Amino acid sequence: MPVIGRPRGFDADLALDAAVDVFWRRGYGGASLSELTAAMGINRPSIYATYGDKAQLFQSALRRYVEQNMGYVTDALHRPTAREVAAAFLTGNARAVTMPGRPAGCLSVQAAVAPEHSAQLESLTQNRATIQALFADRFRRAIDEGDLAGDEDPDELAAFLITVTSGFAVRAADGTSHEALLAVAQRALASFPATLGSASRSNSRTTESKEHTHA
Amino acid sequence: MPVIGRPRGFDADLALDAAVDVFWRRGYGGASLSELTAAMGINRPSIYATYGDKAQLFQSALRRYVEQNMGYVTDALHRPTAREVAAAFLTGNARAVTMPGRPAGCLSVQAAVAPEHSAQLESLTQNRATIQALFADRFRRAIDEGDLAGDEDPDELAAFLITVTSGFAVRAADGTSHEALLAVAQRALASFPATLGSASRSNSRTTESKEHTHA
DNA sequence: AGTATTCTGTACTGATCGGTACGAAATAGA
DNA sequence: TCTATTTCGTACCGATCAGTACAGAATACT
Repeated sequence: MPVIGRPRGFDADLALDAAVDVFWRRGYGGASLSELTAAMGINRPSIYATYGDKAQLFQSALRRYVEQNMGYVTDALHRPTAREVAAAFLTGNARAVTMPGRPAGCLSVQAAVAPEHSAQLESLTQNRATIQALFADRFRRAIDEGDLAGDEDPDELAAFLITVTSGFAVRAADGTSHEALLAVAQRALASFPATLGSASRSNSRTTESKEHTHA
Repeated sequence: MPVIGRPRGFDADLALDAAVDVFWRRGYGGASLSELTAAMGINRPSIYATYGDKAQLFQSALRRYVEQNMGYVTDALHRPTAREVAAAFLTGNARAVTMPGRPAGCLSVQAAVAPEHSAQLESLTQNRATIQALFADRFRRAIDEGDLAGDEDPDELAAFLITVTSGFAVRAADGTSHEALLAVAQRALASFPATLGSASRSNSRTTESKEHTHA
């Protein structure tokens, strides 16, 4: 790496975090270079030298956002049963989109609205499609492992979860509280297939009333 | 009305429809005056003389959008039971956000992303809050009328539906098909309380398998 | 010290943004 | 035909946009 020449006067990852925050709040088109430079604490040519143009900066910011703020996805995927995967994903997302001290909502959803540059929309859509595929694969494995009924459609279950969490992002940006989203998560979970095989229901269920009987 | 002076050379409602289309696809910030004038077939001063500035034009477009493209909301509210209200709302929204020949998604969601002007975000949020309140009131009536269990929370049920349809808007903008959204709608409906009182289940249910037993 | 190399800060570029001034065009009433 | 009134079209306004040229500053190597 470059050891000769004037050393960089800022932390590239820290500045990228600031850019994440701006894109998160404003979206891609709504984030101006002036606002980005102000938030990142560096001036314009430093951005272009370090990250490339605005589109490349956004891609880097999106990657970092996923790393830093979507850990709940892989956490959820590692739960032992399909139902616990779904529960962890829904509650984890509800928490992530209403984190105090961070912008409400989800960068991936906020930025996907004004698709002036189709390249950005493309990567965002693909990002969500990838996550959906991860859950679909996880549910296929659950069927193999026997904790999910074989007549369930893994793709449809994954689509259901992604749709609900996409809704969470919109609602959170609207100002909906964490508690309200959790209540919705519990109701959504009520329509998720029950866990098979374990006589003792090992799910970490927090609601009391409604039970779903699966044929 | 003004009968004297040069007559207007365009249909104000037709031009507004074109503006709706642009805002629908691009959002508020993403819709430039140049694109609006091109789509509406009129030039800039005519817009300002007829509708006011960009913010006022957007408000008019939003109002017309609700009138022209959200009829399924009032349709749903008039269904006889809470469950049919929910079913009609979900399927009606799934249809509306994937209408062929129209932009995918929902103007109200598309435009809510880059809140550079908080006034626009305000009206959009309030728009959705109003709809949510309408459904909550409808569910309160359903409890009074006896087709919805008294221990259900009308506000929470309304929040659930709004969250799912918000998700529909995002997913449709992502390119998700009408059929995929309908499948999600059916699953969401599975977590909706069953209709009370009517021995013969009068719901227009199209799925076959899952049934929800309410305590 | 001198040079090569890299980064920083200012100041700029052309393009586009929302919004408007102003004169020509088109109507109604006189 | 003349005047009052309204709309239309062009051509512009200052502000902001993303992106960059260029000179000075800071380091390493010789």
